[in-house]
Amino acid sequence: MRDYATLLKESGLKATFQRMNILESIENHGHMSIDSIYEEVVKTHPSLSLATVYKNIILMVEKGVLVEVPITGKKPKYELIKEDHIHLVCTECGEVEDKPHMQETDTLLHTLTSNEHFKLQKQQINLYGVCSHCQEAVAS
Amino acid sequence: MRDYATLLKESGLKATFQRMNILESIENHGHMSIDSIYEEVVKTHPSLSLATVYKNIILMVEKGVLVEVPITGKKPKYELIKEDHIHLVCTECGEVEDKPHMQETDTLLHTLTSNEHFKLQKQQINLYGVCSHCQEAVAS
DNA sequence: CTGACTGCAAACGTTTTGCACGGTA
DNA sequence: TACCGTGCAAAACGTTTGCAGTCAG
Repeated sequence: MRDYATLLKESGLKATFQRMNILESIENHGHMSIDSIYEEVVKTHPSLSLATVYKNIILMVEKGVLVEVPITGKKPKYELIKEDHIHLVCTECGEVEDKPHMQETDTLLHTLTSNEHFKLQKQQINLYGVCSHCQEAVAS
Repeated sequence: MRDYATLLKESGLKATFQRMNILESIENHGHMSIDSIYEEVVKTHPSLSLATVYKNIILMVEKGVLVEVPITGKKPKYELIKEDHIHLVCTECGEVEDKPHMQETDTLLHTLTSNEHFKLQKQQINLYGVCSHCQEAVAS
């Protein structure tokens, strides 16, 4: 568990319990939708308002603390900002797993975009399929 | 322009004017949101209902005629199904450009996922940045 | 102490639904 | 002709907003 209070203050945000709980919930689960963040945090903080979750997610994305992960046909999930990586999205259970980004791919993408005179800012690679866990579940 | 009527019938859908206009509009623009499809098609087909666009987009995605392209912080766009490719998404003008998918990247992604025992079904690579057109506009 | 933040409730825009009518095959 | 598809209007849903009260710094 990281020092969320410092992280927030460095981003110009007050370290409220709501925000720290939201960050902790996201870090524990890796990737979460707004609904599931609310459901999780409200358990330990029953007065929490869904509007507060919305406001804070938007704010923390703006401040660069969180990153939105759009997912085909579903509501977006949110994760803590970290190094570039690949998302393995399971179409069965909906779980998202991170994989380290490969140097070769990174180089290729930079080459491709510079050939296009495209000023690359952010890369987003989502691979959809069935995770090993769900494959086993189907086999049984 | 392709033969949309055949495409639709092969997918088990009736070839209505609404559907063919929607497909034509998407093919002409490459990538479109539901709103812009409606705005475009309603010009030549004033009785068109927005609900019809929604119903048909959902249906055609299910049938594999269209593909949803989720975009960070925006409403999704839709494109005709085609070979795997990369999306260059301009953060200034919102335009999405297709780039052919590179063989090397493709191989790397397959290797990566098979190492994970992840059954890869669909890949989605979105690169966000500023397109050459918008860079020129800023420079002036 | 003061501005930033929260929770509530209302407002808003988008998407979905049910149904009667119309068009395709 | 039969059934699928459309258009309309209403309903449902997710998200945003304004405001009064509260809290972190």
